[in-house]
Amino acid sequence: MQEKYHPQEIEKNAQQYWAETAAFKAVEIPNKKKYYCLSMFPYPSGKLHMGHVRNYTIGDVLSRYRRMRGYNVLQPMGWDAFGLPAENAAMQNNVPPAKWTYDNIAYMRKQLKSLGLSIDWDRELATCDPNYYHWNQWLFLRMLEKGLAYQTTGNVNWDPVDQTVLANEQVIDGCGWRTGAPVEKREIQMYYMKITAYTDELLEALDTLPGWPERVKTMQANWIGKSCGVDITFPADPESGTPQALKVFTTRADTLLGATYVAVAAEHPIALHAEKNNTALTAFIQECKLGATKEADLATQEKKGMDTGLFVLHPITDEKLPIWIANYVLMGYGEGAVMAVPAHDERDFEFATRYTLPIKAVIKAKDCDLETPLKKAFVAHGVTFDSGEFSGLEFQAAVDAIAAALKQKGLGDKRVQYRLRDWGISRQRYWGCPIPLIHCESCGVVPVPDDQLPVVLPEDLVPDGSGNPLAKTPSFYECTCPQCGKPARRETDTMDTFVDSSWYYARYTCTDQNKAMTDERVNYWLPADQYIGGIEHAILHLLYSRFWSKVMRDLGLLKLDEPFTNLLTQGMVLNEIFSRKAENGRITYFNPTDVDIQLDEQGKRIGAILQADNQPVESGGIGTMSKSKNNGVDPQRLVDEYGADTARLFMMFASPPTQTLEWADAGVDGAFRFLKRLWKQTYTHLQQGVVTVDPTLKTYSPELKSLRFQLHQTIVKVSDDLDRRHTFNTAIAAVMELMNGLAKAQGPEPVSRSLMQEALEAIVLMLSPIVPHICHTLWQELRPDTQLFDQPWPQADSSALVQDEIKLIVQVNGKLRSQIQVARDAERTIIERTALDDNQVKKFINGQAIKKVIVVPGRLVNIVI
RNA sequence: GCCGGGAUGGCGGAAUUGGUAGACGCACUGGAUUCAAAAUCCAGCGAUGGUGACAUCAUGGGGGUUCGAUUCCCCCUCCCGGUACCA
Repeated sequence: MQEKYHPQEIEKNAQQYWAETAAFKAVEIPNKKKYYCLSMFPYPSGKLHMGHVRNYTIGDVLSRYRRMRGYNVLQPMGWDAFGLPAENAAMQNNVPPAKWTYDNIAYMRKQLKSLGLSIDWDRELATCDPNYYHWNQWLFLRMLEKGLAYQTTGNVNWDPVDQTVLANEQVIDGCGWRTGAPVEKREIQMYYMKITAYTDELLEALDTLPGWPERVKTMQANWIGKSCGVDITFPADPESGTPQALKVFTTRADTLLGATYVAVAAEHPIALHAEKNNTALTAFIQECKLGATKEADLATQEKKGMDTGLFVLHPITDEKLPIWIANYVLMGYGEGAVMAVPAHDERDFEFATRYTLPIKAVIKAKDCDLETPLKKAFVAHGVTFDSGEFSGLEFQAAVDAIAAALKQKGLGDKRVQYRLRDWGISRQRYWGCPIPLIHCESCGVVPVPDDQLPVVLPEDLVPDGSGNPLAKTPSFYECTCPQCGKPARRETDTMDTFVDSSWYYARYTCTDQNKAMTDERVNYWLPADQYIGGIEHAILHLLYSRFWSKVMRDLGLLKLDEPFTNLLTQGMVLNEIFSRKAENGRITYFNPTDVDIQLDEQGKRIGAILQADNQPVESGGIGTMSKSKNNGVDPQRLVDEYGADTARLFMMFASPPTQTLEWADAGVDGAFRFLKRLWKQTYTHLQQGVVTVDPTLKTYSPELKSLRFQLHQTIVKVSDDLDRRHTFNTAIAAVMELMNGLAKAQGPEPVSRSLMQEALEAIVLMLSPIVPHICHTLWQELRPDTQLFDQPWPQADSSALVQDEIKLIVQVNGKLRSQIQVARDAERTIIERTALDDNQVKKFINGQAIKKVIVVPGRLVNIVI
């Protein structure tokens, strides 16, 4: 054995051993308990970043741990290879997205391999491979047949200068990111997937997922947004020329008698009617159509409105209520119209105050009156008043009574409303999966026949920022109609990349299957036992995946209800963001490693400058490591300098996996130092020869006995941390503590040598999921002619965990004052007497009367005086 | 705006079911070793007061429940993620 730890050499050898023995090849073995450990596949952005290292190390720790526990483990890897960044890079470098993507995949694959992950690389897939997206297209056509996919219009961001559709990310402060031109909303034809057909199941099945974090389930439930309320029809006021009755949905029917106006979206039919002969309204509606489509922008924009001059009648009182157009009412949610109750809704209150509309209070707290005039909306549930026959009712009673009255008049009924909308999948972009449809002048929209799938995306185009290059490439779009044979035009929109990532976990089970989307192997491996990925995917990706797996189930492709049994959402790895804004509004981001921070005399930050030109850059706060913000940290330097084991250990030790982590590499030295100490401890021990652990030895000194107690306690703790808690940082800390205690077992006598061997073997086994290379190598030295790969997880010896005496802490009035030593099974009275006899305790009691003595078994005594 | 999460020494974090606040590590300081440095080893290391034993304060801020609160409840501040075309 070498005296020094040389990570590069041992990591190369260990990886070579795993490759030669095909150690991680996953094979379906019926009747063996399986463990499918799935990590969210990366977007091939160029280089790995620290978030990837975190994600894939977590997956690898769990995979290796389960393997030692006797499971048949599958850990696959692939590439989420379609997407916008490839087109941006293509424009910047004049390289086709395909080449950029495949080059990135090659580089990142090499990086991943250098981390020593226990991946079955034979199952690698990339979503830009026609063999993969073939089945996107195939399933889309099945969904079209079943009515689960359909066409309708939708809003997109339109850049009027580049004449192109922009992604939300490409809209900055309402302007196009390349042109700086104010973005317009534009309505276009799009394809949708009917996720709302599964609303109830998607919501209710959350309760069948105990292995998912509560926060993710809460977010999904809120996103689906089930609300019980009442549809209310406000009849048209014929005198004012209102063309039709107005339907609204509200969850606060109890406030109906407080409604003082109604508001409609700019796109609402009544708005379009009112706009005729009213140029001011037309201008306002036009203004509402500007701006981005992002919900955050819409919700924070200044609330503006305009009176239409039209009226509806209040369904209970017949009072005339004015109809306003308001920019905060969304056509896409509910009916595109709301009833406004300024007294009991914050948004309505703000709007009514601004436009001096009446505010009528009808709800008050049960036991006290409202202070009027209201300074702000009273939004809590309460009791109705000033509501005629509906006065004096609590929330539910009021809703029920008003709904019943409306129903009798034919002006309303109870209804359940969801926030969830259908999933628009059309993208006017090149680098994505082509939507397999053909537009024929005679036959209309015609699906591409199955035997002509896949519709292959040409890989040699370079986008130029204006429109979709596919639409300018006749060799792609020119085709013949499969029905009538006449010349036709191929659909040039591609699919949302979330489609690609909605089923890749199923394809891993059968990547070599070219005749079908999946085969019987999918039901051996799925559902994935553990899914690991960033919290940023808590809603969209995970909801779309759940939806797709249910569609696949209903088509007979899968036998499962939910695709991911357990979910671990890792916290994001954040880093600083530095940027400069050019005059045309375009923002350039600079990597933090290229930026120097300027400090004042007190060490406070005063600015940041770019090393390249010594000019200042703006600090954009901290945020997730991403290609678009150029704030990723390449882990390669770490791996090259210290080795993969140090990088893995450091990442796992830095914080618990679910926690957000601000990047800082302080501490890497500590991780490296620990591995060096582990190596040296083993080396020193083995200098006196290999020992076999002798379980019959019972002659442990008190010191060795306590060390052996610590050893087996550590096995219990580390097992629990890896298995149940997934807190790898505390597992590592416990092993470090054990290592620190190991000095006690230093000695030449057989009992010390045996205990040292026992401890080192256990330590190497316990650390092997986290730092597999060094453990692989140390094991060969500790147990020549055996392989760590074949070893089971260490078992704690229960006899070592028995203690005769235990330590209790003693508090006086809740403050720690002393400690006592008592027998393990001491009775309460004895514990109390021992505590009260303690000199330190006596000093604090100081003759005062004892009110109460609290004894928490195994923990503490609290004396209240 | 809305939904979800977070805030503990100089730093990353620990305290698992309401029971010793600061485990483990980094940084720093002192010492040993060295011609010297690196590496390594030993010791110290929340704040304030005290020679010291020790005492008091302290888990983003304010209030509450409890014998006891980092942990539970209410209010507030700031930060992060998502917000349907970034992935």
